[in-house]
Amino acid sequence: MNLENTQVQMRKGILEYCILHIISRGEVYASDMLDELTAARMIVVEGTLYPLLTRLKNAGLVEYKWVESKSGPPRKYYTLTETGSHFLSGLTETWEELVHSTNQITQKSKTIV
Amino acid sequence: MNLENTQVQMRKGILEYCILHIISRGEVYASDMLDELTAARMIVVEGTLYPLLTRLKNAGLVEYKWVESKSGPPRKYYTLTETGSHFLSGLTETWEELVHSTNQITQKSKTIV
DNA sequence: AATAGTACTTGGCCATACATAGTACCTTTT
DNA sequence: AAAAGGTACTATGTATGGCCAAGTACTATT
Repeated sequence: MNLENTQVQMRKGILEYCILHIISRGEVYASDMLDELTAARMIVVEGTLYPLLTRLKNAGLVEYKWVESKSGPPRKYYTLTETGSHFLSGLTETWEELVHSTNQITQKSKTIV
Repeated sequence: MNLENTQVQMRKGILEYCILHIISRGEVYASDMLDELTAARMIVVEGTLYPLLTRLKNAGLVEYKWVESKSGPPRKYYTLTETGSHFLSGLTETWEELVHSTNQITQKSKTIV
């Protein structure tokens, strides 16, 4: 039980939320997402992102279309489906409640200290 | 891939953070923690909490002493160790960074909408 | 002695994040 | 045209944590 491992655990589920958000803003492909996540200091690697996108696709939350590229192989450009949009709403609520609950617990500590 | 499952995933790691916080405020036993988590609307069941406490104990982050009870079997009252205190500091930083990163991504969405 | 309630334990299941290696396609270089 | 390098995506196996469900043990009540 080390810190690094717990950081990984904390990211679980939240990544899915962030990815859906990014896709909700318009067509993007994997590298775009990685850039944006990195810019927000949320570290993700390919081996995490691609399987996640596949899961989202299989669950019908996102869909993609192939777009040819001038500088390499074709890319999958993702967009949110209607189902994905609803799912994202649910996740937003979940996330906000989670943050609220956590703050309630941790800020209680601070007032005592 | 349903919402309930993702909610479970989101809780991962965060629970550990909350528990350590609660213990950091003074001696408590499992039922106290459950009460407090429930009050903050963070749903946890015994089967999650007890194994977590065992992990924390084995990792040397917490320790406990048995205290007899008038209304049932003896209880394990937990306290934070020095190691646990440092670990909690690290977790706090991790959590705050994670919230910050997530906000950065999700609020970007809102400004566009 | 039997029952009910409290506190803690254990074993098995599932989903996600990650490391790592591999495939496929395109452009550039020679 | 063949080789080299980069980009995009795929596949496999591992570890971990949360949860369910059943179970153990102790105490007080009836």
